[in-house]
Amino acid sequence: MSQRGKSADKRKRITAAAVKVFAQKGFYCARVSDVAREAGVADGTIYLYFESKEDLLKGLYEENMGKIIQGVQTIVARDDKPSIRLKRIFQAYGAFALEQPALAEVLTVEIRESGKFMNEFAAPLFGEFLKQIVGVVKEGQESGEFRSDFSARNITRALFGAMDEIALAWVMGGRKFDLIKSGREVLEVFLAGMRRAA
Amino acid sequence: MSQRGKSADKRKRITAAAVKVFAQKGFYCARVSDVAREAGVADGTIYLYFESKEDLLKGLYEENMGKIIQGVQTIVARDDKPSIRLKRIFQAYGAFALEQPALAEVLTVEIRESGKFMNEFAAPLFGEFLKQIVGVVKEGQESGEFRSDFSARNITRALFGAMDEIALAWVMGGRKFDLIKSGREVLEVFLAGMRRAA
Amino acid sequence: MSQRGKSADKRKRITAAAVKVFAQKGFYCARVSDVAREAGVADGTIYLYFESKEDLLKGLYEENMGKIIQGVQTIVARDDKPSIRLKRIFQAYGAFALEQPALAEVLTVEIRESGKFMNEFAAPLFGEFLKQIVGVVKEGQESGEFRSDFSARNITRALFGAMDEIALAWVMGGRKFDLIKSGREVLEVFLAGMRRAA
Amino acid sequence: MSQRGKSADKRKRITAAAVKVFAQKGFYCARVSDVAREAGVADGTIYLYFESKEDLLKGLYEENMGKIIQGVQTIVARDDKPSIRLKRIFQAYGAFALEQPALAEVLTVEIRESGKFMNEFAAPLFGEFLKQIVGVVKEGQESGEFRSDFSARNITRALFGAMDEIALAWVMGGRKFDLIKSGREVLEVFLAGMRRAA
DNA sequence: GATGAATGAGGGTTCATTCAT
DNA sequence: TATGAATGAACCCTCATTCAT
Repeated sequence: MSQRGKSADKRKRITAAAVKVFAQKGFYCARVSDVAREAGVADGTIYLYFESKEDLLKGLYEENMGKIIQGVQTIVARDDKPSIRLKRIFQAYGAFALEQPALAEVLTVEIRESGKFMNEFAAPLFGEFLKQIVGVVKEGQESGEFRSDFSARNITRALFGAMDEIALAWVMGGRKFDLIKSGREVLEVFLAGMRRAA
Repeated sequence: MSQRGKSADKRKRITAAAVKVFAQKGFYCARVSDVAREAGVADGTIYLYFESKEDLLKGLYEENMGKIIQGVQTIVARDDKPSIRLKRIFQAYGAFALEQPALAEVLTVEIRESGKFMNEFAAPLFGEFLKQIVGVVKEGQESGEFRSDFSARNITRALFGAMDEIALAWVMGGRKFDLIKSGREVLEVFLAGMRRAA
Repeated sequence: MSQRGKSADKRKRITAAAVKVFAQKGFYCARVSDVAREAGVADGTIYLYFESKEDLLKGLYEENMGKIIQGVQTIVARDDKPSIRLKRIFQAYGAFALEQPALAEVLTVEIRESGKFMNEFAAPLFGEFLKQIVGVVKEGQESGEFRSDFSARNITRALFGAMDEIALAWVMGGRKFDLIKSGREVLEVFLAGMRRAA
Repeated sequence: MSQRGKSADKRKRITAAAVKVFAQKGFYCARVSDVAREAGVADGTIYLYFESKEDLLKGLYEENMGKIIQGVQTIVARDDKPSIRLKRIFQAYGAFALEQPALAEVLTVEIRESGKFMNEFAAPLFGEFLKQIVGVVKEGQESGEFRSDFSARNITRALFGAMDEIALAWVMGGRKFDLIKSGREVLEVFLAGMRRAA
């Protein structure tokens, strides 16, 4: 969108390379020169677009979480039933993990990894992401689709944790099972548990 | 008494210190000398008990996961209803996180963090841990307490992810909410979702 | 008018900027891009006028020392008494430091600073500068105004060092005292010491 | 005296090496690894004794200026005539430059060189050094040995500048003339100029 | 000529690991 | 066993210089 750097294309190439390398080696084991080589630029070029290695991680997090949150917002804004909207949200999440597993990994594992110096930074965006989903759950409680005797925030966080764990297992385990199907199954259990007893 | 020389004590002190320091700064940002200072030993002493910094993490993981798995096994071996046993397992997990948050953090976050070189090592133990729980879920499916139309392994992993996320939120967020209560709530939703429709 | 293209102007702007920046940050801490920004040109432009950062320092040294030497020559060529000519020379030196303290600083401190690779270059010009003054002192010895029992070169160098130190103290100390007056005082002591006993 | 480091000997070896290397190449052109090689230690060892390259320069400055100031104080405290004490002070200064030209060079040129970030540090010690000498000159004015119509501080600074320039010329010019004799000559001119007219 | 994005060699610094005591 | 001073490979980052536009 708004380019502070020099070439929009090059910035993209660098973040893409960083995603790949960070996913492969982990943030701390990845060398800046690895990212540079992967991006096909000189080491120094990275510093024309990012202030530091850390800033590179921040940058790619912001960039991508921003998009994800936008996607969620679009789904949230529909007037489907809450349960349908939750399905769509996590379907989209699954599709995203399926298409860009490296990015998904960096966004979940690597961000946590560097948690000690990154959390205060990542937290707000993640909070925003969660807030969107919490809203849907609350609507479900208000409309009577879901039980009202649980904390929407607590259960939403648990739901996210459950889905994230599945995605992680899929990535780490060599992508051997059907991620979409597994995700759907988990969500169904959740929804069944959340539904108001008849 | 059951001490084979003072070495055993020192090894314990080192792993305890490592837990504290790794939880505080993260594995990569923690320096071996930090651990040494915290343990009250010289840097070099650590290398009398562990081969490397990585080995130190492995050691503390093994040591503690071993205990946790034993605890789980004890619960699993009872002849309570599967749902009761799941409750007990995660109650124990919550109590553990409550008592030793630093250790809980290292065991979940930091292990993942160093995933790139650690996973092939941590996976077996974690697999064993999960397997125990999966067994209980399967028993529940066989006994008819739980529905049979989901993958026990998949749902168990999701359940673990959900509980872990709650614990993480609790640790990272400054331990501001009632972890036990939140955990119970999550488990209830899960169990409700897993139960065979009447 | 006397401009051979706009290049001459740009070269001046660059050396002027370099003087300012080098005086502020020192030659080694100053970045070429600092000079470029100060001059209002692109980094690369500097390399159209100078071969290297070092060459930039040489250029500004030559340019300015040339002028200074010319000024000294004019004074030296008069037929005032040697002591009067010395007064005029150092008066001019003081006036110069007063008007262009940054330049004065660069010409004395920064040149020395980069001494290791610059001295063999700066030495000839400085030698020429000194030679002019030594000539005046020698005339004074020959004419009987000054004692003959000291090395003109040695004392001249000392005189220069004394004046330079005063100028340096003035620049570094925040220009808090009357440079002209202090310089005059120092020269008077020198002249008194150099004069033939009655 | 008070060793914060590990081995007093090694610290000395490092500062001695730094003096040699800084004098040879200049502070900015000298690499830390040059100093390490010269000292016969590993690069990292230097950082056991000094916080940074800059701190190394500060350390050697402090260490040596401290000694010099002590030497001056000893001379100042005698009850010789002020002119005699000045002679002794600068004789000692000359002897010092003669014996340790590299150190003398670093203490004068290199400190100035790195002026931009070092001056506020070096100034106090240099000020103390100067203050001692100014005291002697003032005594001379009070006792009537010197004229009272000049600023003691101004003239002292000039005297120092004169002597320093001579020492510098000697070092930079390849130590070709008799430094002691030249210094004595300069001081004589100064003293003659400072003396009360009969 | 002028630009400024790109380059990449170079260097200060860190820190896991070793080993003489 | 325990120590902690010493090591030196590794890495992030800077910045003088280049060159395609």
